[in-house]
Amino acid sequence: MNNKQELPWDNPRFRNWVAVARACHALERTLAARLAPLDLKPAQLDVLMNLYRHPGMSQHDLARKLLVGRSNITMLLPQLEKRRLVLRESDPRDKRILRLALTDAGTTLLMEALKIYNALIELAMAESSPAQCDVMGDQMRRITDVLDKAREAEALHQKHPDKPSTY
Amino acid sequence: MNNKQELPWDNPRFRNWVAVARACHALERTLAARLAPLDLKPAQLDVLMNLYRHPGMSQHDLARKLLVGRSNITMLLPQLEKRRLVLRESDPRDKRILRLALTDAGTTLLMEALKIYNALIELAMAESSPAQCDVMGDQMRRITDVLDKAREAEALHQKHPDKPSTY
DNA sequence: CGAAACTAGTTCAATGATGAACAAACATTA
DNA sequence: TAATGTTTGTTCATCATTGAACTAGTTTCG
Repeated sequence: MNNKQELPWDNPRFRNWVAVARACHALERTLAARLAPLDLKPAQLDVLMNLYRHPGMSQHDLARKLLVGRSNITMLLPQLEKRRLVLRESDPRDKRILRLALTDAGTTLLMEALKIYNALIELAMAESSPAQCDVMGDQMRRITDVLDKAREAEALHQKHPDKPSTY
Repeated sequence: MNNKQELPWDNPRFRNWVAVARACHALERTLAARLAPLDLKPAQLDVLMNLYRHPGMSQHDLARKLLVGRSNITMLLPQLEKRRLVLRESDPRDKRILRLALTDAGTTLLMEALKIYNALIELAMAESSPAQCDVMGDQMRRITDVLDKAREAEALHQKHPDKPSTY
C-alpha cells in the first residue's frame, strides 16, 4: 500500500491556502452579520463597490468583475433599483446594454457599509504590518491573474452552451 | 460637503483584503470546475477533509469547523452517506450524537480530490516563495483567531433563538 | 442587402445555504 | 425523582446562486 504517499498538508502552499480560505469564509460571515442593520448583504455590497469605482458599467462587465453568472446580476439588481440605490439606463448607442450607476442614496449607503467593512478588516488585520499586508496582497493579485488566465485558456476548449457550435 | 472623506481604498489593509477576497472567490470557482469530474463540490470536499483529519467528529463539531449552520450539515451528509463515502453511527455514550468517519471509498475519493486541489493551489501560488506563503498563512490564522473571539464575544450578548431566554 | 453568428440581458427550474422552531437525549438542581 | 434547562440533530420555509434556453439587438461578411 502506498501509505507514505505525500499528503497535501505537508505542502506549505496547501496548508497556508487552507488558512486563507478559512479566514475568508470567517470574515465574510462576520461581515454579513454586521451589515444586517443596513439590510445589505455582502453580495450587494460588492455590487455597490464596483459601481462606485466603475460607473457606467454594463451588467455583463459587472458579472465578470464579480465572477458570477450574468443571471445573478439580473436577479440582484432589481432589489437595489427598487430601493433607489442603483440606476439602470439603456445605452443609446447599443440598446442591448444597460448602463449602471449609483444614486446619491446608493453612494451614501455604500459609505456607511464601507465604514463597517473597513472597521472589520482593521480589527481582523490589526496585528499585520503594512509590509506583511502588501506581501499578502501581491500574492493574491498574482493568484487572481493566474486563475483569470487559466479560465481564459479553458474557455477556448469548451463551446458556450448559448452559442451554436462552430464545427 | 465632506468630499475629502478618506476612502477605504486608501487603506492598505482594506485594499489588500479585497484582493484576498477576490482571489479566494476565483480559486473556489476554479476548484468547483475541476472537481466536477469527481461529482464533488467544494463544500463536500471540506467535509471529507475534516473527517479525514478528525475522525469520530460529531455533526455539531463539523459545523463549527466549517463555519456553517448545523442544518447545513444535516442536508449535506445524507448525499455522502448514500454514496458510501461517509459513515454515520450513533455514539453509545450519548445517543444524541452521531459520530462521523470516512469509509475506504471516501478516503480514496478524498485523495483524488486533494490531488486536484493541491495542483490548483500549486498553479495559483507557483510564484510565491515559501517564506511569503508562511507570512500570508500566519496572518490568516491570526485573522481566523480574532474573528472566532469576536464571534464568541458577541454570542454572549444575544440569546440563542433555540433556548428559552434566561431572564 | 441579408443570412449567419454573436452579444446583452432575462427567465426558469434545480440546487444550496440559512435560521427559526421542533423532538429527543442528556445535565442540573431542588 | 421531578422539573427545568441544555445540547444534538432534524425539518421546513425562504432566499441566493447557478447554468441552460430564450429574446432581442448588433456585427460580420458573402
